[in-house]
Amino acid sequence: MASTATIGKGAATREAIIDRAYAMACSSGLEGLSIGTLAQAVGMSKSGVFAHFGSREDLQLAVLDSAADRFLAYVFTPAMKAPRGLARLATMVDDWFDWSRHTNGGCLLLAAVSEYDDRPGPLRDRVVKQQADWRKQIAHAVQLAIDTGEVDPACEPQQMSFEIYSLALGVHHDAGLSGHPQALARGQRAYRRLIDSYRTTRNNT
Amino acid sequence: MASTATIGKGAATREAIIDRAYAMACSSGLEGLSIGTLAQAVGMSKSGVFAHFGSREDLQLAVLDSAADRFLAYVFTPAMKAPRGLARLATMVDDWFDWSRHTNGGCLLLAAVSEYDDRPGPLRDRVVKQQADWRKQIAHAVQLAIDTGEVDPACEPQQMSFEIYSLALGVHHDAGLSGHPQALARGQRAYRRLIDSYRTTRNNT
Amino acid sequence: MASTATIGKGAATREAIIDRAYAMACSSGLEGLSIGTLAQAVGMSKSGVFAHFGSREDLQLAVLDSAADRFLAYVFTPAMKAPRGLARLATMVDDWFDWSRHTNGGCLLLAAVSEYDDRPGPLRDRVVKQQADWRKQIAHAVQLAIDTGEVDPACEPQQMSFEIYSLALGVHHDAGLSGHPQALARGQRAYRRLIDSYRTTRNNT
Amino acid sequence: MASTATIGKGAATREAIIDRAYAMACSSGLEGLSIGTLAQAVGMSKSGVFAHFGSREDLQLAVLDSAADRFLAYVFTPAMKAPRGLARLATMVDDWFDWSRHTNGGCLLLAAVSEYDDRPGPLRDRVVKQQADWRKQIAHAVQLAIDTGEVDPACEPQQMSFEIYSLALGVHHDAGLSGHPQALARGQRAYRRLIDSYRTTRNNT
DNA sequence: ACTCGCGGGACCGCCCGTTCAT
DNA sequence: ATGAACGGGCGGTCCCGCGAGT
Repeated sequence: MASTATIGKGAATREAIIDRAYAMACSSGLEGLSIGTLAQAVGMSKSGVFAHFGSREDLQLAVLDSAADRFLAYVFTPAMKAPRGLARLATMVDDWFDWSRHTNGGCLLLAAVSEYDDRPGPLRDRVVKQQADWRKQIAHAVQLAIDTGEVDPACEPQQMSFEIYSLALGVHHDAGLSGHPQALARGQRAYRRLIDSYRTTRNNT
Repeated sequence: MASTATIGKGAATREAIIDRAYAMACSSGLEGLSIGTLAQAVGMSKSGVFAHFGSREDLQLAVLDSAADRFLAYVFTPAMKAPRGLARLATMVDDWFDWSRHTNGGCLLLAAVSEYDDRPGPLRDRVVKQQADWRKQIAHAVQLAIDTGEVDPACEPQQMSFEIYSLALGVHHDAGLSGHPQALARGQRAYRRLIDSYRTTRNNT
Repeated sequence: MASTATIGKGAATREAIIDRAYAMACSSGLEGLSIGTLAQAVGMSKSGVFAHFGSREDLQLAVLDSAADRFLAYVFTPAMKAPRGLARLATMVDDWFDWSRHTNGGCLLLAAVSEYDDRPGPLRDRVVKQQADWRKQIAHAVQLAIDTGEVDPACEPQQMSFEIYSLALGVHHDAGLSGHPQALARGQRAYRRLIDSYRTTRNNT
Repeated sequence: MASTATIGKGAATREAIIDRAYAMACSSGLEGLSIGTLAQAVGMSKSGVFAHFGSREDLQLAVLDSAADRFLAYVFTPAMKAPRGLARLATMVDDWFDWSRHTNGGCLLLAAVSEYDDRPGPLRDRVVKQQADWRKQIAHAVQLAIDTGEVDPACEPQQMSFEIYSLALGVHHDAGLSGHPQALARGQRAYRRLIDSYRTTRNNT
């Protein structure tokens, strides 16, 4: 009679496992995930954990998906409430730059790119799709900023989203090495330069 | 009797091992290195390989150093022959963007950052130092471009080098996912925008 | 309301499980039976399968009984319709030699002898009993052939049934290695020699 | 300085492992061999045992070869000292029938036939070859008995060796179920009948 | 009465990094 | 520089039991 959709017990522990696995993979990489260690962390037997996924690879895929969900929920979804154009873009970038602070040990998604970009298989396929989708979203947001007239119509969204993505990489990179605050400051400053450069009417070669 | 500096047989095989290990670690990460697999690849016994390093960590450190040597020899040393200023900077960036094509499976140094930036220990220390040194070199090259008057004196070298570094990260990231040529094109275009932005006299907030 | 003896749903699936288990055990041995694999083969959950037997051993016993039923239905029952004496004996032997062709992967009963003849326990007990019973049946058929006067009265049924059994073993052995047709031919020829030897009046030491 | 060929330490422990493995496989089958249990039996670590073979399959092959060596040393080699003809054949059969008493738990070679005759792979290949070779040896001994004039020249060695082999199977089968002495007696008696039947000049259809 | 979901504990073959004597 | 051995860990499968659903 409850109106809330209750999830089964199995699904609940599965989520709990993935949560723990996500946290572990943030600092040791998706490839560093070990079922034994994970089982110990969640206080279950190895076989109990294993049974929820069927293989280590499926576990990794589940964690990867979970990471994408978290990322989008933190970076993308909130930005959708902001008005289209530079405002929304800025909101997205703000949250994005902020994202690496909410991950203990680095962004799992980015780490997954390094780990799998040269190893064919289901994991790489998933990673590639995730990256492509996200890139498309950024480019779309850029396009909206062009539509609102805030960004130079000569701007190519793909190019601009590459540059924004690069800044996010820079922030994330520095955050892990010299601390997040400094990295964030540099990233924000660079983003402002970038926007200025694309806003003014100039030759965007 | 030779006057040339000959290296001992032991040192030679050590180099051979590191070479092989470097190639392997490029695609499987420093953490994915396995002494057994490496020994098989170089045609030696596990203990034979092991004896050269004393521990896996020391092997990883040696490979890390070797990777840095290769990187600098490819990206830094040649640029030193170019005249100071934007010319030298451009040379450096060109080779840097090109670098990820000469590594089968991605840049070991960058991968090492993701792997160790949150795991204290000798490896992380080495990685941090490498990154700091390299960053300093870029900033220095930027400073020289300021000294030659090609770059706006209001530019903060640390900030600009952050932005250049970000572009290199962007190129490397895209190269692994959508191919090097396209990534290179985007990177070069972004670099030109960056230089233009810093060259013109404007408010570099 | 039906007058026919309907079996419950549980018993039906139980039979289905045993059928599948019998087929699997024919090629992998009774010891190679795995509840998980079996469950997957019949499209049930492991625990669903398990509940029908209570233990793996009970499952194995059930399969063993089922195998004996099949064997007797194929080799023994039809022969009962033949007239007593050598005719019935020949019918039995014919079907017996033929039997190993109707099992994909070998006779489960014989395999069970090798697997359990030195491992005390319920399984061994069942195997021993099956073998003893069957041996008795053969000896009985031999005795009937003595009674009809077709076989030398000096013949000891136990000895003759041992020799017949040996031929069946030989046929089965060769069938698995060099094909059934050739094995059958050799077996038939040997059986004729055997009968000739026992029919003629000679000194059966 | 010793004139005897000394074997290395590694080879010695390897032999010790195989010895133990042979004993274990005699009662649990080649498929029942477990590296862990074996290691415990020889008082070594699992990895120590494993390293000598590289895979379980290679271990099984080594044990299979060892079993063949033992069999031939017990059954074949001694018979070679007996004069050709029925004497040698009888010696062989005597030792063969006796063989199953010197194996605790049954003849590994015969068990291997049941286990692998329907499972393609290196093990089955080896088993098939062993059986074919042995069968050839028996047929050869039969042929020699024909050459010496002791056996009817109309006899087909392949057929007669099939019948002898069958008796060996019978003896082995009964030995495991009703004790070796009785099985041996039946086998010997059957063998005498067989020889008589082949010795007298009659129609060997 | 029957079937399932879920979990446990032991064990599997295999590979890891490491040590030690040769 | 090697071969032998070790202890520990890997991913994965085993048989089995508990509690709940139908």
